[in-house]
Amino acid sequence: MRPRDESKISAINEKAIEMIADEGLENFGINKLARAVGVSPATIYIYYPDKDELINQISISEGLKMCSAVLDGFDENMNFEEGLWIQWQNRASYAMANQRGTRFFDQLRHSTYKERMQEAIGEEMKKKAGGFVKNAIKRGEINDMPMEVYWSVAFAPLYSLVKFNEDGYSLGGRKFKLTQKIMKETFSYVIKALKK
Amino acid sequence: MRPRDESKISAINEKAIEMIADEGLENFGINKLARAVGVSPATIYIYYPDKDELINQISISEGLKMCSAVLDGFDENMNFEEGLWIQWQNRASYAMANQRGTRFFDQLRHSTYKERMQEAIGEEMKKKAGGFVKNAIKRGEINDMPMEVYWSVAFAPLYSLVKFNEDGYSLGGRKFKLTQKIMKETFSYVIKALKK
DNA sequence: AAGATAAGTGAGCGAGCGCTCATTTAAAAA
DNA sequence: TTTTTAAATGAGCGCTCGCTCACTTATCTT
Repeated sequence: MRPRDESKISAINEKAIEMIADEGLENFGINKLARAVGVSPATIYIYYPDKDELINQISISEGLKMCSAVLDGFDENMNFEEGLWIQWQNRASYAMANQRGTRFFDQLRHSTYKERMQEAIGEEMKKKAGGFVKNAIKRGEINDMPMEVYWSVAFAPLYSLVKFNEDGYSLGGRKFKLTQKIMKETFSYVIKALKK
Repeated sequence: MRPRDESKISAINEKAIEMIADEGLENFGINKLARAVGVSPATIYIYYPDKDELINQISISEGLKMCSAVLDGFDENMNFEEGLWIQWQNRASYAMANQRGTRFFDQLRHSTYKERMQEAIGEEMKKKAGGFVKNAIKRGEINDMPMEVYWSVAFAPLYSLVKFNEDGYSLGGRKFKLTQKIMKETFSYVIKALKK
């Protein structure tokens, strides 16, 4: 029998990410995607049962990719400040090196497709980063607090900076650029907030 | 001449917000909207030149509504902790009282429609809340820092909590509910981060 | 009451949507 | 080499999309 053309599959996946990141979820379509990749619409349906599942599956795999990038070189037994800083650096590096993936991810995080992706990522993150926080609490480095409070204080500022950087949005006059210096500055505030 | 039926206009606007909030931007359409409101598609085009402008205008007005709600009872000469806390409370109250508006807002913040809305809101916020931060810096209550860093530390955690609350998402086992107690707890971390 | 004007309509245009099917193509198994 | 199998195709289905237009309706001015 004829084997799957794996390069075709990844071409479909990558083009889908590109189109959603660049033109928005609301302008994404299967026929358009097929034309852009250079395959028949029917070919896409060999690999995905329908449009929703295509988006779900791609979002999950892209989410897990980002997840593992964020946790690279990270160990849940690290001391708090060091471990959190590694996650910050990883997240920022990923955002810089993979702007398209970040924009894609951001489109889905607030769409009707978020549930499946959050499930997959949440599970992964809970396993690997959850223990880290519990260790820090046990060691008395930070207060005991709900996970949602922890996440909101420890990571929401970073994600906000990354988004400012993506958008090139300016609250001040000039265009914002997320430098290492600014990241360290913001990180120091977050550490001040969390450390006892 | 026949006058505009203002109740019809607001019915269109409210239904559009409802549909986008509930079904997502990618499932929103003019024919669908017209059917749901009980008017002709053509009627909608009396008030809006096209679909994009409808979304833009509604998003701007909804954004400004939220803006003024957040700044209610707020004065830029307040001391830092008090002024920030009022904005936090206002934002949370708005989110609780107007969940649909918040979900609508969240759909657009990361879509291709974000620019126009951010322009309008950014302008409004810069005027009224920008002076507040500069005062706090001048008084020596907080460090001088880029506006993006300030926003990311001062507000991103709150918006993150609001989103956890909206989604009913659970990082811990049970469903998350944004209580006054949790908000105060998180606020105390943010204040600890920012105050000298 | 008549005329003027803009609000409001319903049918439907062309285009593009998600998706399917009869068919062809390519590579593994025989 | 022939057979078998699934990958891959392209035309096109039924439908909905954003949007328009010839027309009717309601309310104002005269």
